[in-house]
Amino acid sequence: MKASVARSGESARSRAGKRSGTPRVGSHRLGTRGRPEESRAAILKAAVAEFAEYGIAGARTDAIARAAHVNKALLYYYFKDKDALYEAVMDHVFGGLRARVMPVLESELAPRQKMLEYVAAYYDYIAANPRFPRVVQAEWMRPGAGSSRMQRVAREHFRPIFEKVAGVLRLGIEAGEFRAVDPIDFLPSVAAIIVFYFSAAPVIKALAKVDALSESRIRERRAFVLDFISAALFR
Amino acid sequence: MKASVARSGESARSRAGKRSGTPRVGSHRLGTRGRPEESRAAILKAAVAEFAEYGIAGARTDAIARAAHVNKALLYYYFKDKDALYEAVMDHVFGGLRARVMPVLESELAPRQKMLEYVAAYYDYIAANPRFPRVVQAEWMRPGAGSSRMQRVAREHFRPIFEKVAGVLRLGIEAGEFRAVDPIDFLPSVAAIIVFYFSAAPVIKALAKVDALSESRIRERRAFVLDFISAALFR
DNA sequence: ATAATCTAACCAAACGGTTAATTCTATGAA
DNA sequence: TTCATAGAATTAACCGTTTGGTTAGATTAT
Repeated sequence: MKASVARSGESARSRAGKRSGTPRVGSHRLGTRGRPEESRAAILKAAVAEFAEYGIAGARTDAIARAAHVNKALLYYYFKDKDALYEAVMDHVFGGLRARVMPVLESELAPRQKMLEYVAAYYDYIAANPRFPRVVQAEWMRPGAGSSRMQRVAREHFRPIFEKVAGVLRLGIEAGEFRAVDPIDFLPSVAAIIVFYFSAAPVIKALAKVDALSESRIRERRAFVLDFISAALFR
Repeated sequence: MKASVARSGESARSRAGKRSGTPRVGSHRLGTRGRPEESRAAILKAAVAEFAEYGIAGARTDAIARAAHVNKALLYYYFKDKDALYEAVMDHVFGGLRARVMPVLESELAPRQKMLEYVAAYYDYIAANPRFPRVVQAEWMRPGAGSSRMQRVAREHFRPIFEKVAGVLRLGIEAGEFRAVDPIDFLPSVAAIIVFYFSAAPVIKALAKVDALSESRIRERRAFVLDFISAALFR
């Protein structure tokens, strides 16, 4: 038996489901002459799901194309290769985070309030896109994680956030409101607490018999995260 | 050009480095009639490194065999398939954690002290095996993460830890020493703070220009983790 | 002898990526 | 208005490699 690692029940389906050579006429046809923006977006969205589900090496370009209702060659028309597609996905994910979080960090709030709103915004963004942590962890898992591409992503998206939060920390500590913490320890810890829960959701589901992603659980978790970090940081 | 995603500089090396068909005569030859325990262990060790580096789908059985100085077919002699090998790796990793942490949790310490030592033991285990978080996150990334195999791992290795820590929490809270936290929130948060740092080390290295895995940094991080969790949990 | 351990050589399937052609739309000259 | 046409968008059919996995046999300790 082959394919123990491959996704299950896929082998026989490959050719099935496409009755003829003519393009599928779904309710919402893309493909031939359907606005190109839409095709690109559909590919990106499908790629997010596929990378989140199977990781970067496990993701199948065929599957992405199929999910986007698009011919595989179109992937390579819009994106240089699988790797470039993944990079676009990363930019999508981190760009979204940055857009959500920077306004808060650039606001005129007092350190304490600003930190709380930063954490809340971060959490809400992830909670609204629970697949993203898995996509990102796929990057961590990439061979040679210190690659130039990854440094670019770090610089472009993380740096600004990192520096702003470090600034807030400094202010809060100087004002005696925060306990003294090193940004290089604090920032990844906040990210960890927020992100880890979602990527580990299946395990949590297996451990306790709770649905870790239910609406109520996500709301509870939000309160916990804010409370936990507050207690850890504020004097 | 192919192989953009494949590890770099591997293509041409595949056949090179093996001068003839005769088994390599390293300083520490395994292979033909070298104690079987050693072969198994070598395979497992190589598998840990390979899975940690490339993830579960990205790991190559050829590479594992090569790194273990063993013929690829031997992998399949000792382990049913790639998947079973990965499962063995998981058991190795989690079994080690459990062995390290359970004695602490079964000791007679007071809640506060016991919790501190639990966190410290957890941290030390990971710090001593910084590859493990990546191996484990490969599991998170596995298709159908709620699979039966993963439930087995969760039940066998996490459950006991989970329940013991939950007990410590209850005692501490009842005694008024701990702030009231839900185990289902607290436990993954602790794991997150400990584990995330190591798996994100390359990114951290790219962000700040610090070596996230230097000895001094790991020591500092240890103090931070204990302090951070103490502040967040203890009244 | 014989059973456990180990190997070289091999294979079919899966996969990332390419090619050559086809369809559609916008543009502008007649 | 019409019509030719350039070029963007899209596709079916391929292709060469890589990869997990197998096989049939060799080697060695007992």
